[in-house]
Amino acid sequence: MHQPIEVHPESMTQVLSPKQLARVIGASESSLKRWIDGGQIQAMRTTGGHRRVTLAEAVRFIRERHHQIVDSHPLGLPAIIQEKPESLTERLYQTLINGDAVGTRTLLMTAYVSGTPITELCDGPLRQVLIRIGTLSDHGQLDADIATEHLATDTCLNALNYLRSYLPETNELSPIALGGAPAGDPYLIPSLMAAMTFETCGFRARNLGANTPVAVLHEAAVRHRPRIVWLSVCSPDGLADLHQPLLHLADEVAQFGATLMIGGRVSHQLTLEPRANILRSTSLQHAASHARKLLRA
Amino acid sequence: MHQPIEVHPESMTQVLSPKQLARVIGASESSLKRWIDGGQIQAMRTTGGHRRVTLAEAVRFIRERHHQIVDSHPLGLPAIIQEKPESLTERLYQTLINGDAVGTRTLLMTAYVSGTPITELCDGPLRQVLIRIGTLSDHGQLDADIATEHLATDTCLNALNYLRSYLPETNELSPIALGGAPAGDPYLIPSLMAAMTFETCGFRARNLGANTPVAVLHEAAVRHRPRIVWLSVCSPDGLADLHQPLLHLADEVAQFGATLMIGGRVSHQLTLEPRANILRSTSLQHAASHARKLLRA
DNA sequence: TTGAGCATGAACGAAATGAACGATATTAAA
DNA sequence: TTTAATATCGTTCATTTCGTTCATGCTCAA
Repeated sequence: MHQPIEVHPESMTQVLSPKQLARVIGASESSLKRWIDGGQIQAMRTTGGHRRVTLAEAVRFIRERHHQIVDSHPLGLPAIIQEKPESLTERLYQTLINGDAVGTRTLLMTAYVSGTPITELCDGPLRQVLIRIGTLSDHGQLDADIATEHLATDTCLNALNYLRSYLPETNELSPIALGGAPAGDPYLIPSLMAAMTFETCGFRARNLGANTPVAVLHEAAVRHRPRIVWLSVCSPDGLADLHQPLLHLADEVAQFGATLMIGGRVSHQLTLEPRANILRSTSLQHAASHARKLLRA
Repeated sequence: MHQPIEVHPESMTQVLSPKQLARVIGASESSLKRWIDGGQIQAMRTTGGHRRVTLAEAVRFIRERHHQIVDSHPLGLPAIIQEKPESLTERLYQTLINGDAVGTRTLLMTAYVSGTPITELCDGPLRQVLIRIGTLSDHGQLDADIATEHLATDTCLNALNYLRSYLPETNELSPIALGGAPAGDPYLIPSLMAAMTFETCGFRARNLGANTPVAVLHEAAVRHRPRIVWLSVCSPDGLADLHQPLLHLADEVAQFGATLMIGGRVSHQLTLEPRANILRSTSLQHAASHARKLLRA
């Protein structure tokens, strides 16, 4: 009735034994057992009493303690074969334009597990690569360039959504961040990056995605009552039309103490009367630091 | 013929084999057999002697054994699976409109690991839920409905992309399947589903995503030389404009033996001269069986 | 320098786990 | 229906992990 389950065995490793995790970070099995028993690492037990650690918990622990990765295989990350000592940016460029989903995932996950913040990945290498790929079609508008950009976008979306599942979990009490890209703006990735950024800060992100009219965002904001509303503006079309709806939105959400954060590649072209609860952000790093400030207050 | 495909929740997965349950909790088949034989897990036998564990018993066992970290278990059977006897469709609807990414991921992943094929998930529960959510805004066009649809789309994209990373890996020798949705068609999910379908059949899928002009698809096809080109048509706008470019595309890719597969919610409204290498597909299940046939040839 | 306090990692027999095997059961396709 | 492909059976056996103890190395204060 059902077709066989075909799952790549290595990528399916969802729990690690103390010895496996020890190999990943180059520690001894004894230390792992002690850390688990001491509560520094959450673990469960098999029926026979063997300790098992989930991948997500392993990633959390490695990042928190700044352990270096000695052998990433047990994490489900194939070793990055590096023929030339190229930069992360250059390698990302190659995997994205080739539609190499596994390679992209591996590069991003390796960087993340090694402690690089999501915001740094997005503001830096990913931004550069996506601008480079997107710029191709802005200049030439050749069908070939458009196809490459579409393929790279799909590949990047896949890797980012995978990474998103490893972000620290939020709970019912976490405040909400809600946002998207305005009507006519087709770019999915920047808004997804914003969502992930706020999730790492401890918010429950609700991403409405690309092509979301401000009126729709407005309605959703009133309903969800977020602490943050973000808008990712990457398409230069129809910027003038955003002026009034955005001020209206800012004033409305101010009533329940929310901040409107506006960013994106062309957001500086947007002229907007200043408001106390409007933040013009030039980078995700910047947005994240403000989000954390809001959380402390 | 275009009725929603009926999937009876009872028939989806009532019982699990030791191997399936082993996958869900990250243990080996041998251990599962031992635990069943030792009485830690209740199981019944088929007439031929194969062990079968009910879903309820699986949930009981997992909750008993993994209670400490059940919340962050990426693949763990969620508590919701049997607390309310709702269908998978209804539970998916709830998690999607609430933007519950973890819940959606868990539902899909559990169904997949338990043996439900991707095509069955997509043709059945997911299709019904997405039509239901999308239909809301077609009728009313209320901002609230649009917001819900956007949020559900992002949540679904996240879950599907996560699932996609667990599909069997392909290699350099695997044939390519390439496709997308035509210009003006903003729907991302159907094309992603098609990509995942062909990946489960052993193809390397290259998804150009939504809003891809046929000319761009054409150029990419000539460059990548796929065995399959798919087009996912879900928006009724501009269908007439597709006629000529599609015939041209079909004739071109016929030169290297490729098949053009056309599907999507409104693709039956598309009139097209028949060609030997054009396949009109009404379901992903249908497309998958043809893809497998191509692979055997 | 000495020694207490602490973290690490090696070592041990006993127990649990998981891979492998040929034979049989189940499922999907012809 | 029959046939071919796949999954599971029961079993054996190598490996891993358990809980525990102990040696080593490090820091800091007496």
